[in-house]
Amino acid sequence: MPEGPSIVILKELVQDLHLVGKKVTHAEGDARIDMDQLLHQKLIAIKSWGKHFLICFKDCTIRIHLLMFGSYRINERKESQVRLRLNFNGAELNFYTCSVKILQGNVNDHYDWTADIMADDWNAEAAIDKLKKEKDTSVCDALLDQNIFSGLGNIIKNEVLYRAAIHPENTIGLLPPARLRIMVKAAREYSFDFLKWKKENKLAAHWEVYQQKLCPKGHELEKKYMGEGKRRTFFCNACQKMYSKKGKS
DNA sequence: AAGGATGTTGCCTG
DNA sequence: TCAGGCAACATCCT
Repeated sequence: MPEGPSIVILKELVQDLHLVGKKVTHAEGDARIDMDQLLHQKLIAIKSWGKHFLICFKDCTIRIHLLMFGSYRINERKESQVRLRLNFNGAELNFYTCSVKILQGNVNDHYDWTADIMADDWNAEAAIDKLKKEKDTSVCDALLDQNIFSGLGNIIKNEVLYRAAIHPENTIGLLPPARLRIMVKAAREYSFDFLKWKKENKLAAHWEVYQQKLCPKGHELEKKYMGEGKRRTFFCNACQKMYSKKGKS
C-alpha cells in the first residue's frame, strides 16, 4: 500500500469527512498507546509527512505508519484485530497491522515539511544540498532516504532512475550536477504521476521498469537486489547511464 | 499455489 | 559494545 502518494490518498479521504473541530468519542485497539489520552481530544488537523499519516490534536498527534502490510477502513470494519479504532461523532476510522505512535506537543516540532516529496513546502534545493553531503551513498539508498525524499518508496525509486537515465549502481558523487538535479526533479514529478495513476487504478499499467521484462525501448531489463535494504531494482543497462569519476561514459 | 513484496523496527548473534 | 542480519507484521499478486 504505502508510498507517499498512497498516504496522500488516505489523507484526502479522511479530510473529506470534515472531522476538524470534532472530538474523539471512542478509542480502542491493540496499539500500545494510552487510549485514554485520546478520548475527548478535539481534532485540529489531518496531515501527512511522507509515509506517515498524522491525526493532530492540540497537545499530541497520532502517527500511523502502514509499513508493508498495513491497511485501513473508513466507516467500515474488517474481520481482523483492529490496531487502532477512532470514533468521532458519526465517523469511524480503523487501522490494521500498522505502527501507531503518539507524538507529544506540536506536530510542527517533529517534522521538516520541506523534505516531504508530496508537500506544497517541498524544497528541491534542500534535497540537493543534503545529497551533496552523501557522495558515497548509492543512488538507490539516497532516493529511499526518508530524511531527503520523505515518502519515496521502492517503486518510485525504480521508475525515477529509469526516467532520469541513471544506472542504479552509481553513487551520488559520480553524478554530474545537472544529472543530480534531473533526478531530484524526476522524484517529485513521478510521485505526482504515481498519485494520479493510483487514483485511476492504473498504476501498474504505467510501470516502465518495475516488475517488467523489457524497457519501453525493448531492451532486456536486469533485476538485482540492491542497496542497504537489498531492495528489488529493475534497470536497463542500455538506457541508464553509469558515470565514472574521470567523466568517461 | 508457493513465494515474495510498495517498509521499518527491534531483537538476536557474533 | 556495536554492527549486521533477519524475523515480524497480514494480504494480495504473480
